[in-house]
Amino acid sequence: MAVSPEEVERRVDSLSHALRGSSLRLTHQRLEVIREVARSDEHPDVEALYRAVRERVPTISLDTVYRTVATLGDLGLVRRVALTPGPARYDANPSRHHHFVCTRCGLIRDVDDPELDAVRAPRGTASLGSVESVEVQLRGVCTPCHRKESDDHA
Amino acid sequence: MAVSPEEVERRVDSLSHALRGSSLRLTHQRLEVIREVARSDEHPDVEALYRAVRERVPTISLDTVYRTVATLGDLGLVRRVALTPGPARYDANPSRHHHFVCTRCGLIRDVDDPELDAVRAPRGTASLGSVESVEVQLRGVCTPCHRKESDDHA
DNA sequence: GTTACTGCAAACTTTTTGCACGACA
DNA sequence: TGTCGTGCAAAAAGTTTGCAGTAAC
Repeated sequence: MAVSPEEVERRVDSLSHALRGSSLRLTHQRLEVIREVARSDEHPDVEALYRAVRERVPTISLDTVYRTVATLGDLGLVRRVALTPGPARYDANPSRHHHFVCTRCGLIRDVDDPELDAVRAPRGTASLGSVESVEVQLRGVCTPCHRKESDDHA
Repeated sequence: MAVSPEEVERRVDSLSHALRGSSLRLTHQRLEVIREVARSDEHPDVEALYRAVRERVPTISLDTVYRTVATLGDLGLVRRVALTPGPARYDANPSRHHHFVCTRCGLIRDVDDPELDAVRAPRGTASLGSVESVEVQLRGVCTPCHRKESDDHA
């Protein structure tokens, strides 16, 4: 259940190198946040990372942890599990369906598709708990955002 | 793209009846929030619902909208699209994987499965935008929460 | 030596809560 | 009529930002 030491090392290396590659500084604080996020498979929130890192770097501040995960997220090195930042959004469509989410603007569109509906929980997940619903999330960049980006680069 | 009038009516009926069925009161405010959430397929946030409902019920308060969607959510009538309430959570697992999410306690566990990895975006989604990743989310109740609930009922 | 990063504090956004009044069943 | 729901206001929770000092390269 825990991430193996080798895998942790691999992740720390990979994250560190990616930072350097983007000519960002690998500070003491960033390194320890990276260690912590690499070591955990419990999808920690910022507060949990902060508590853990503070044992080794007692002077680190909560906002540095926020800034570090935001930086790692921008580089695509870590991922927010809950999709959209900002306010919670609601869906009253009672039929089974899936979602396309734009990672740029947060647009969410329903996706109806029989093949996606056919996806079932693997047997192995029964040990985690009882699965009550299966939803496929497609992440990408929506057409309007694409257009906007090519305009910006023009 | 808009929800058809018949479908809206069906949803409003269904939501209203479910409320009554739980011996909750169908107030003017609740009915209008229900109308609004049923009418939209844009996954509105609470603020957007508030703005829309206020055109018809100018005296409604933001917290009533919050309480109404929370009530509808508890009854399973509407769904938060972003999974977990509370703080954003991060994942440093770089390999393709999926998630099991407990709707009771918010536990998130990685799920590795080749069959889920094989799920592809349907062709039709190309019109929405470019799909960069496909993730399956399994929602349910984790084993510890199950145990806790049977204990509570004992 | 520069420039980017940090810590602090304050602000901002999103959501929740306590209380007294008003409205539904 | 009794109870549940509402509006108001304040607070809590989560996150972001400006600034001056500090540390990485």
